[in-house]
Amino acid sequence: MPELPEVEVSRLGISPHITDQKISKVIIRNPNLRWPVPDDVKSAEGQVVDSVSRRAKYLLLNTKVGSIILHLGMSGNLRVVDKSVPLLKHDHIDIEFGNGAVLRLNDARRFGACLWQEPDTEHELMGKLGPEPLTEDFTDIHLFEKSRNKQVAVKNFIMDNHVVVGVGNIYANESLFKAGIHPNRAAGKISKKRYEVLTQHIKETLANAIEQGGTTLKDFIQTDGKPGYFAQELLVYGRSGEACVKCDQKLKEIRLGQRSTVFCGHCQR
DNA sequence: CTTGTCACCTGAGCGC
DNA sequence: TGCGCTCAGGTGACAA
Repeated sequence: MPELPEVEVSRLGISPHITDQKISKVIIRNPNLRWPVPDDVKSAEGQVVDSVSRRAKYLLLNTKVGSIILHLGMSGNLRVVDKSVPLLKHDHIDIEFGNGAVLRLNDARRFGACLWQEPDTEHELMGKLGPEPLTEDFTDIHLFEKSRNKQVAVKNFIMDNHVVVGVGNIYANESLFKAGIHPNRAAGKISKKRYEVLTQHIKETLANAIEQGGTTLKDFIQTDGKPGYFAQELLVYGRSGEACVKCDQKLKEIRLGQRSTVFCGHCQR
């Protein structure tokens, strides 16, 4: 799945196929996603998709009467296919369009979501989210001020959606390595100068991954079926025990917040 | 309030 | 081949 770059790449992938298209039918084959898929989603039938937007890792298909919210969880992916294309295992939701195209949500683990949002409102899930990392709202000052007096490990801090959205496990590992910051360092004890470097690396790492078309991992498939090519550029994630690209020492692995954390004990302090 | 842990669910990979 | 175990990109809901 999807960290923010994969979600954004999915948005870019599906948007040209479904923008300005009329939704003819919403088929919910399995409503048992993270939350039960509400029947309200069918309100979108007969409506035109005006735009496809993204907030954090949520995708929104916006229509005049409301928005379909999609989240890919850990294992979700979206494909745009002709409705005649045979279903695969775990194809839970189809959003059919007048031109015969279907936006098909597949999600083996069902940690994803499909919800409905009334127009001119904000879904409660999105009410308390931090800034988007790729906008000017996300700054070193924000990280610095928000982290004061926090004992939490900096890696968990930057993965907290209330602090900044869209920094998942892979890119948290990568950004901290590039910034030379030890992932277990207390967030409140990091200087403004170091947050400046970290902020820049988070932005660059995410932006670069989007450019590369998203990381290729197990079940992420771009909407055109081609995998992304960013995985080969990962410097620490998935490289535990291998040599650090900077100093050649063995990369270490620990667990923080139950997530695998890979870092260089020499380069990251 | 903060911080840490659990839960949700399927599938892949590994050791035996 | 099969079984049991661990791990996997997220994140809301708790408990302490």
